[in-house]
Amino acid sequence: MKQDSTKSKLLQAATSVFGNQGYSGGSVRQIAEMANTNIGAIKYHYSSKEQLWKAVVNHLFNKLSEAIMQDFALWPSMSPRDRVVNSTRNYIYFCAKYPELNRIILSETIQNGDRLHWIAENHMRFFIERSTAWMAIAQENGVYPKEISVLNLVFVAMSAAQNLFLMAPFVEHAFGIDVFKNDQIEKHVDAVVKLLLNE
Amino acid sequence: MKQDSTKSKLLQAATSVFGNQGYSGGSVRQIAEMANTNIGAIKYHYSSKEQLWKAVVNHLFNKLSEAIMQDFALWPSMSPRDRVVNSTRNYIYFCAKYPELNRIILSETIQNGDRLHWIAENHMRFFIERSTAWMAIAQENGVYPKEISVLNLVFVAMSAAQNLFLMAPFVEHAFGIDVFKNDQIEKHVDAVVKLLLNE
DNA sequence: TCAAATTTGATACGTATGTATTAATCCTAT
DNA sequence: ATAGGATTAATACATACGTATCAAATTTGA
Repeated sequence: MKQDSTKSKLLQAATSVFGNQGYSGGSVRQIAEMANTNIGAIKYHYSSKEQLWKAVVNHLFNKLSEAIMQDFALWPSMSPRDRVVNSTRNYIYFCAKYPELNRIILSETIQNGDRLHWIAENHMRFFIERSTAWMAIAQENGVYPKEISVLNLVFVAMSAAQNLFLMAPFVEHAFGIDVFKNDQIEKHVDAVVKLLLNE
Repeated sequence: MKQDSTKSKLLQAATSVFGNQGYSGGSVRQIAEMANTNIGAIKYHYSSKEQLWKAVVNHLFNKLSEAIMQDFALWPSMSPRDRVVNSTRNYIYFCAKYPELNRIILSETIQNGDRLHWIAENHMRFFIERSTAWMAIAQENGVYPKEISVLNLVFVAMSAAQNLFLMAPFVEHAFGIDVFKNDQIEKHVDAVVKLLLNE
């Protein structure tokens, strides 16, 4: 799919609209307008609003997968602790680069309908299970305290990493800080690593 | 306002609907139906959808204030660290008891429109500023590492506390765990305290 | 008891939405 | 050049929404 094809422009616009307004909050007319095209093109390329939404989610999860796996080849040469630090860092970079994914997930989680079930079955379950497995290994190697259940560990760590970017509009509004700027991202990485791994 | 008055039943129903579907996702017809009454009653008591929504938010923030201030009288007799533990615990209890507030805040944060500005100006700014001040004191007393900026500290801590309950529908769906049960809440409190305060 | 406040039920209006269809036009690769 | 895919533009339809109005019925409190 070429970068500037109508189909890809629609995907980009839909990512922005669904990410900023949720599924029900965004309209196909709005998406078509943002992509400088028309509703007919959506019907032609994606057939329905729901299919377009699924294409957006699939695309974002592919990007997440790439981001997480980015340094996988280097893992054998890393300590258990460095693996956690590395994947935490890469995950935070991803959250900053594609905040739409977590916004979409959270929108659907709050509404708790068929679309959440679709995300859970097709994408999230896999990621959570893999994260849980990795966390458990790190925990066995003394990176995290052993008394905490792995599930709590995963959710606390993921939340700590994500939420600053989810709350970006508020932070900007209340403190005038743009959390997507590189130095702010680095500060956040340092904070999370230090707090969760008492480095 | 009596517990079972139409006005209070509307507020309850609206809390549930707005908490589970967001502002645009919820309809006044749905709220009226859930409260076993009709649209006319909404018009009569709250005049508009937006006013009803504001009443819900005001009510939830009042409950938050009560929860946070609950043990305030005991603070002078507590160590800086115990103050943090106590307020963290009370905050987590609140998040579990009224998950609708954080859902509403997050919905509006994602959409980043006039309603977010209203929440920020009328409620959140105050809470964040107070939390920041308390965090700074705790940090000066060695409860938290001093290298981290207070803003990052506040957001990481708040996120770690909230998110498990925001993700409740997913956790239930993926792991069959009800995070609102008392033992799960306690496990979460322990996890957050241990991870953030390396107790 | 009686007036005021509250509640019900119905109707209506304008607007926005997702979906669908169709015909014409443009682009591209064979 | 030509066929098939891609794109545009316009129109249409049923549905749901927030808001508004109004009359009647019911409840409440002095």
